[in-house]
Amino acid sequence: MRNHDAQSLAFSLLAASRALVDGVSAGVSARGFTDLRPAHGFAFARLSAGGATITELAGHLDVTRQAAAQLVDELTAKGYVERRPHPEDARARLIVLTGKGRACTQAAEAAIADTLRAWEATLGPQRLLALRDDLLRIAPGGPLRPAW
Amino acid sequence: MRNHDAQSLAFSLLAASRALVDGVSAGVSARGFTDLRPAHGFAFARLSAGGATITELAGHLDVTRQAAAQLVDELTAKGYVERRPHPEDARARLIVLTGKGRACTQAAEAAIADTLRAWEATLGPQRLLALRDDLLRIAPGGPLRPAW
DNA sequence: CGAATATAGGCAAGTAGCTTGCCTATATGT
DNA sequence: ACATATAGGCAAGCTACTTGCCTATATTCG
Repeated sequence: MRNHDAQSLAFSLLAASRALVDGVSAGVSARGFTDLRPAHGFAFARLSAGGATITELAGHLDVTRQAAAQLVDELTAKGYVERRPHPEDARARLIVLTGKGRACTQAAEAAIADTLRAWEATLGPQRLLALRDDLLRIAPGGPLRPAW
Repeated sequence: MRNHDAQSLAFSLLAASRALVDGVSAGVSARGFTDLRPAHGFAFARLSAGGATITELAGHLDVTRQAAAQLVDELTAKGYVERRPHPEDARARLIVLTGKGRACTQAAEAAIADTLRAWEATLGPQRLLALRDDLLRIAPGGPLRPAW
């Protein structure tokens, strides 16, 4: 792969990523959840898989436990999550989505679908699936954190 | 495209983007430029195309002029850029890369090439070029700013 | 021309999201 | 039982940004 091709691949990957984040953010906002930032989505993604402790969330987001705790404080105040006693460890608290949190997660999924529908219209379904397969091979399921 | 496919495409795109940024950041650091953060790369990308004013840079990075000016202050102090009088506008200053700044830009290009070589080994050259083409069609050359 | 307005960019203060350092409570291992 | 590790909270500090305001130069219009 020539140098110029590498540059344009790198740039277009970052641009596509940005376009996705912007599109999803706009879609979530348009569905009435206007008090959330993109970073919150990564927390929701982890919590929607059955809840997590502060420490697990911090590891997932690659931030300190303090930062994760502050984020949970904020989401709690806004009604998206709640802290429950952990069923197996009296030190820990299990953070779970509230009904509002689950509704927001669904809105985010719909926003993703909307954004990708536009891409499907451009590329066609086959190439879009091929794109997904290639990306999965490149970056196999790493934790889903902000990039920089 | 089914819902689950859309989710996994979105996740893998973000993961790949993160992997790229991490890889380039590590490569630039390994080449001796340890005092830079990923965000600086976006400024370099704009400046390497012949210099820019503070206002242009701020627009490119999607931050306020103050933030751009602070970034330029930092890069100036570290020897990567310098402020010159603007040849056509006595109000403005033209920010240009120094020799060190150009060397760093080359290091970044090499780091991109390194990272993508690993991907090429996984996907093969043809699919990697196809990936680039598809990404270019999805996100045609938008400005290159941090995503969130 | 000259006056009004717009633009480039700097100074200072404020803010948001993060980190580090330290603390208590509970769990785990010897 | 005791020593050590882990979950998480409190407080302070840091960094990259923002907002508000200022001067100098450009541009537009009477």
